[in-house]
This record gives sequence, C-alpha cells and structure tokens, in this order.
Amino acid sequence: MRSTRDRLIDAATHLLDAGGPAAVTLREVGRLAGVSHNAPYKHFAGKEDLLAAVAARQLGRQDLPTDGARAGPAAEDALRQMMHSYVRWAMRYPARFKLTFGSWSTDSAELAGAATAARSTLVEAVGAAQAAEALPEGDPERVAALVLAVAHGAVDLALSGHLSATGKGHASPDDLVDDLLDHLHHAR
Amino acid sequence: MRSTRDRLIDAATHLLDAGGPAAVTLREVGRLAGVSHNAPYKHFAGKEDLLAAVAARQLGRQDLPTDGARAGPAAEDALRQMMHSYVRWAMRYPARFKLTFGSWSTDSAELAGAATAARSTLVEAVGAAQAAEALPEGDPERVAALVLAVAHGAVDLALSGHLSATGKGHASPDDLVDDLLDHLHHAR
DNA sequence: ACCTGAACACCGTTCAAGT
DNA sequence: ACCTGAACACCGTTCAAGT
Repeated sequence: MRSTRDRLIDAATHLLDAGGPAAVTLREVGRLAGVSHNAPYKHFAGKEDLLAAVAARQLGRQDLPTDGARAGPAAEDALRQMMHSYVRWAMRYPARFKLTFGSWSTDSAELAGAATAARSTLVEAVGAAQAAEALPEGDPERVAALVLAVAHGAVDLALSGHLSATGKGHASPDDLVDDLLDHLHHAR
Repeated sequence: MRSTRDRLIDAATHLLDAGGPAAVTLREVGRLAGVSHNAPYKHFAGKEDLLAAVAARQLGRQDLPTDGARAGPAAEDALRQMMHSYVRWAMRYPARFKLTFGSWSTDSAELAGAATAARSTLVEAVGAAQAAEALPEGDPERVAALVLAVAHGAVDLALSGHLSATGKGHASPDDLVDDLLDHLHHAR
C-alpha cells in the first residue's frame, strides 16, 4: 500500500490539476488521503514543502525525456519529439507546469537533483543532433538552453493567451519549436 | 491628487514587488492607500480583478517597446535592444512578470487590449529587421512570436533556477536572445 | 513514530449602515 | 457615489495530547 506521504502527494497533485495552487488546502489534502488536516506536517514542513515535493516528482517523471538521444540521422527527429513531448505535458497539465517552474524559496535538494537530471538528457540529444550536423556548433549546454527556452516560453505565452491565438500569425508552441529547429538547421 | 483607484493599484504593485501575490492582501492594500480594508470592493470586483489591473498597467507601460522599430541597418540592433529591455524589466520585477503572464480567468478587455498593443510594436520591429535582411523571411507575426518565446522562456527559466546558472553552459537570458538573433541572421 | 482535536491569527468577501 | 465596521467562513500553522 502507498505510504501516507505518497498519498498526500497524490492528493495534492489532483487538487492542483483541478483548481490550481489555491485549491491545494492542507485540509482537503488530508481528507483525500484519509488523515486529519494537520497530519501533513509530520511529513512536510508546510504547504510550500508539500508543493515542492509535487514539483520534484513531476521533474523526475519519465514522460518526456529518457527516450531521448539517438545517434545518426534520426538525432534531429529525436530532439524534436522530445520537445514536443515536453510541450504536450505542459499544455495538458498547466498547473503542474507553472508550479514546477515557479519560484522556489526552499532550496530543495530533491528538486535541484531532478532538474539537473532532466536537463542532462536534453543536452545529450542536442549533442547527438550537432554530431549529425542538424544543429549549429557550439557548447551543447548553451544550444540546449536555447531550445528549452523556446519550448518553455511558447507554452507559457500560449497558456496566458499572449500568443496571438488567432489570425495569420497564429503559431502553436509546437510550431515555434519546429520553426526554431528548422532555422537552426539552416544556420549551420 | 491620484484617485483612490490609482492609489490602490500603486499599493498593490508595491506589495507585489515586496512579497509576491500572497503579500497583496486587501487589508494592507487599503491601509497603504489610506482607506478601509474593503473599500477596494467599490473599485474592483475582488482581489483577482485588482491584480488584473496591476498587470494591465504593466503591459501598458512604455518601458520597453515604443522606441522600437527603426528602418535600415539599425533595425536589427533596435530589435535586439527591445528584447534586452524586456529581459531587464522581467528580471528586475519578477513578481510583476509572473503576474502579467499568469493565467487569467477574468477576460479583462483592458488586459487583452494592452497585450495586443505591446505585441504589435514587436511585430513592427521584426518586420523592419526582415526588410534589412537581418532575419529570415516569413510571417513577421510568427517570427516575432519566436523571438518573444525565447526571451520570455529564458527569463522564466532563469528566475526559477532551471538555466544551469553556473559552469561552461552558463547563459543569461540576454545571451540566449543574442544567440537566437545571431543564428537567425545566419539562417537566411 | 505517527496521528488527532482544539485553538489562534489571518484573509477574502458580504452586509447593514453611514455621508 | 464612496466608504466604514462588524461579521462569516476558510485556511495555514501551532500545541498539547493520545497510541
């Protein structure tokens, strides 16, 4: 059976998806997990720490990276699909996306570690695409940061309605990721 | 003398900068504005509506665009400085940045209008840079969205510490904006 | 070690009333 | 039209106590 701690994180994630961070009340989290409204304090320092655990679990999720870097001509496609997976996850669970990349005052080591692992998978995929001559040369970490910035920024703008959702200028986050990769392909 | 409504927005902006959205309590907003803790309800539908007014004022601010598009060889530099101004504003006032591009359930017409105006200034600058052959061809609205997505995403990642703040891969939001514009320049 | 119930301070919102 | 003071429901957090 799932530990109380895990059930608390489950409940918090569910409430987060349903109504944003404000809907994640410790009372409701406890109720969903079958404990009292302040049992969470035995597992987390407070609400912020509970939300940090939710974010860390999201970063550790295998939905998007993991199947990442492939060598040879498929490298560019692999990178492209990786970013599309990232976009799909963020658009499907906007509250998790906002939370995971929100500002953290607590320097959770769990969170930092998960972030570093997720990033290194992306850097590998970028390095493979560079080796396949599908991306410009240069520090792979820096090129990876550029690719991630586009995907991340496009999603955030789309979620807040700042991406001209209609008209001829309409571009989805996926479109913008593709545009960047195409431009970078031609820039080398 | 500033209207009560303006003083309420002033107070809310100040509290937002100092401690994030949670620090913007209607009681403290009222106190700073010299009115009672529920006087704000005579000017705004509620806390969310007050924060929407703060965001709308930020979008209408002339800090960043306005001095935008220049014709001829200076067009690329003008666009670059526009984006650097955007980055500087966002890094200096992270709470305003997060709020302005947060998720709005209230479809404030004031907010939508300000967003459209800000975006059109950027599109003009992109069009001028394209005419100067400093950017690839294509729908200027779409290229503008790409540029904005990079700047926006880079800032958000930097603020949340997801941008590998140290080591050889270190890149500031300004660096990533420059990288993109350089790559786009070589891609045409 | 893990959990509970009562209690406290604080906040958003509503309402009746004042000028 | 604009503002006030009291009141209500709700929430994060703390504490003394239970097994």
